[in-house]
Amino acid sequence: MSPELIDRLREAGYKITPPRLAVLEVIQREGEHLNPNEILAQAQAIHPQTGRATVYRTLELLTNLGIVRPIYVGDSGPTYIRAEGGHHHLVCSQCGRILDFEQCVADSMERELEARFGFRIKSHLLEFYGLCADCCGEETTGAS
Amino acid sequence: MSPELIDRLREAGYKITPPRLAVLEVIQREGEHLNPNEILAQAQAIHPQTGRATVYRTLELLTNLGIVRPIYVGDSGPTYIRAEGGHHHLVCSQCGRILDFEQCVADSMERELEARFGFRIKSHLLEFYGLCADCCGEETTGAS
DNA sequence: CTGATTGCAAAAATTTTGCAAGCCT
DNA sequence: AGGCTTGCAAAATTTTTGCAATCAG
Repeated sequence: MSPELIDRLREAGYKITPPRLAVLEVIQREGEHLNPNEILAQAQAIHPQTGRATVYRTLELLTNLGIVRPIYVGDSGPTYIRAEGGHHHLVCSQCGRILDFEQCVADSMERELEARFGFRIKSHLLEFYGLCADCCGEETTGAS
Repeated sequence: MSPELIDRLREAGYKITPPRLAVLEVIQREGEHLNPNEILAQAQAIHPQTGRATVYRTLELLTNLGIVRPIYVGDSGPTYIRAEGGHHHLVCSQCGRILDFEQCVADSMERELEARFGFRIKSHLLEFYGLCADCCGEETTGAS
């Protein structure tokens, strides 16, 4: 577990507890975007007695500290991702496929926005919606 | 009410009903981002007997048609916005202020992604997180 | 007409809260 | 020791579903 993150918690005045470490750990390895339920399950694999309420409380705490961020993509409620850095998705509205891409063309945009609005930008979420290569041929046809 | 949207509904095989028109109307004038509850309230101002379930069903339908999109910003559950075109926000993680900006530097990024992934991009959502001008001086101090 | 659509109320799912017990520091 | 944290279970919210009645086409 990244001692850096632990320090951020500690320096913000929070106690380092097993449930918090478990949630942090889960988000940290985050292969996909996890919803609170999945985070609970995985946290319990690390620290079995972790309760659901604690997961919610910890996610809120980590969100306020800017360590994680909830995002909605497609349906299915909120999922959590690391907040730091940027997140970029291509979402296919047809098949729901999600591609993550890394390249950060966003940097120049960030600088411009900072100058224009006096914001100090820390991270961003860029989502592009459309049809993926596979779905380009078969447009949505309508009524279900 | 934009006849263009009505046509999209009709052409997709859906019936044009008062509750659907009401929801469409509400989203259309959308001054802010509305959550399902607010949409229900405003839709009822137009068509009083509109039921909550219908609002949810209509929002799902409009989402599938690519007419609206749910987004999460800050906390407080999903809110709905027009899907077409792009949406750009600057979100202050300190005070929660949300600035919408129009400028679309995203176009070139879109073209590059289309070429790279074979996606046909239809819209996007760009969110930048940081501290707004007012909050820049007073960093988060920690434990609540 | 006819089947899609609706509103209602109940059911399900998701989050939040109250509180005594427990743990971090 | 002291108070932040926790887990639990109950409460509050939010969303989904079942179904008969209604409405658009």
